[in-house]
Amino acid sequence: MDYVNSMIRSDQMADEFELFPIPCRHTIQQDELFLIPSEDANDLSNWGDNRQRKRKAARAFLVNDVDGKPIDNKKKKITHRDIERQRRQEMATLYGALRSQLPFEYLKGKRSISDHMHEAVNYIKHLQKKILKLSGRRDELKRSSNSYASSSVPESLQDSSEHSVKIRPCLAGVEVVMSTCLRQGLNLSSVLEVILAEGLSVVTCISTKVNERLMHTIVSEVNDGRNIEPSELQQKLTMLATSSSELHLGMLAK
Amino acid sequence: MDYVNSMIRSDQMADEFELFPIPCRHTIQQDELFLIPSEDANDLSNWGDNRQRKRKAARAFLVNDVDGKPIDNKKKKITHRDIERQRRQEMATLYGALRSQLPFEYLKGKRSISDHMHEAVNYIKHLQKKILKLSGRRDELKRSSNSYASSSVPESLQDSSEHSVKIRPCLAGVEVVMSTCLRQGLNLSSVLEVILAEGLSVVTCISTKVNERLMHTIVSEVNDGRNIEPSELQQKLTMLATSSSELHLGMLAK
DNA sequence: CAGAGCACGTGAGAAC
DNA sequence: GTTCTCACGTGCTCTG
Repeated sequence: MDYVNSMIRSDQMADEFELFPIPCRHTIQQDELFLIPSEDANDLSNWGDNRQRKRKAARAFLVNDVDGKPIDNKKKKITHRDIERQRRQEMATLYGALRSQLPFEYLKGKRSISDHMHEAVNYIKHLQKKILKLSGRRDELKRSSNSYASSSVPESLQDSSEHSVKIRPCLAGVEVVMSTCLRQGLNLSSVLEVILAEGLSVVTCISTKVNERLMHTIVSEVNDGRNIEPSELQQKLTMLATSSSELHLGMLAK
Repeated sequence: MDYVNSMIRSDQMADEFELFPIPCRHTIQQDELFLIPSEDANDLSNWGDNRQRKRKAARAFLVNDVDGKPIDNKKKKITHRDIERQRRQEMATLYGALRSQLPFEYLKGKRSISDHMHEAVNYIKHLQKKILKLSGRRDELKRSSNSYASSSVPESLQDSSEHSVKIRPCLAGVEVVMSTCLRQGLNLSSVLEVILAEGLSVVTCISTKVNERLMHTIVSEVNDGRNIEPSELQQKLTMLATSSSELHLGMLAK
């Protein structure tokens, strides 16, 4: 709302006043050597090699007490000042660009650039965490969604012949996994009828279409004390899948 | 490698030299008013209201030509200088923190702070894109894994009473959606038996567990030319769900 | 050498 | 009033 950033000051100094002689203040100060013990010199940075800058002692620069070459020195100063202004402006636009990427909650009430940068760091960390979480979730979903098709079902079922019937005993019954071609006229009803006729009860039955094949996964359990012969059921279901669709009527009549 | 950033200069000026009188340079300069036409004043920022700062004309400040109170003015200056130094240092650590979040490819060969900030913006954009892509992929996987349970089932089924049976005519038969409580002893076999007994054939049957309820979605189609009365089937299935599990034997004997 | 980048101190508004 | 924040010009260092 009331952000006033990266704007050109209206009280900008005129170029003409830069032509005045340099005051003696800095020439006095730069004779002094003062060392701050560098107590907290950016321990966050894992990049900067903390070698100390050595001070060049009393660098020779062209003073203007003799009128030898004051002019090009002044020109340099002016261009330097201009370059620096430009650089500052670029930094300001970069601050704005960085801030424009942050969501509202991150810069709510934060005015200063330092706050924005702090929040930018937090935001990046948040995004990274989110990506990590999403990636994990995607892998998990991938794994669980085709666990039947690609992991627990043998590879031979994927691109094998027209049909396939697998029967595996589970808790108190059997698990039937059938893979049939889509164009094959196998009706699920006939399969269920066979299973029911065996004295089994269907607990769950999931039909999914996976790459132009139909996968039926049927979990059944034994109702009465009857003994189930898996191989017999396997044979019946295989016959059912192999034969044409009108055969199953005869199967039922068994 | 050769980053030299955010370090305390060894040629720091001594505090004593700050007690000298202020040179007249700045007081001369600040009389001039210079306006830059603000050609590209941060058009990236969608926040800053670009109102121009108005210059306060020749602010009264306590000069020290009279020895009235030069001391606290100097103290203020010193504290101001100190505060500013601290602020600069904080900014430097923030630059470092921001840079430390960027992966290596983003700051390869980039030395200046401007480049780091530019790359930070790019990195944030990249992360956002990645999150968008990952979210889309997750939703897609979610939808394909339980499309029946969460999207196409009416909301009323989600948190209703003990059970619910919905029958809707579809292509050449009916679609049955049943929602039963987990602790209710409804056996899917009995439902299938009723449907088969109606002369319907089961095309697909999907059972999923959604928040402690069991959802059965059964798509059936008519085999022979028999006419199916949905309301009758609805009544039978509702009775089946309502009654105890031993009732369905009687239903079958119909 | 020239040019780029950075830290410094300082004045001036803005916000509290 | 105080306190914070920003932009300014400038000197210095580093790199190519």
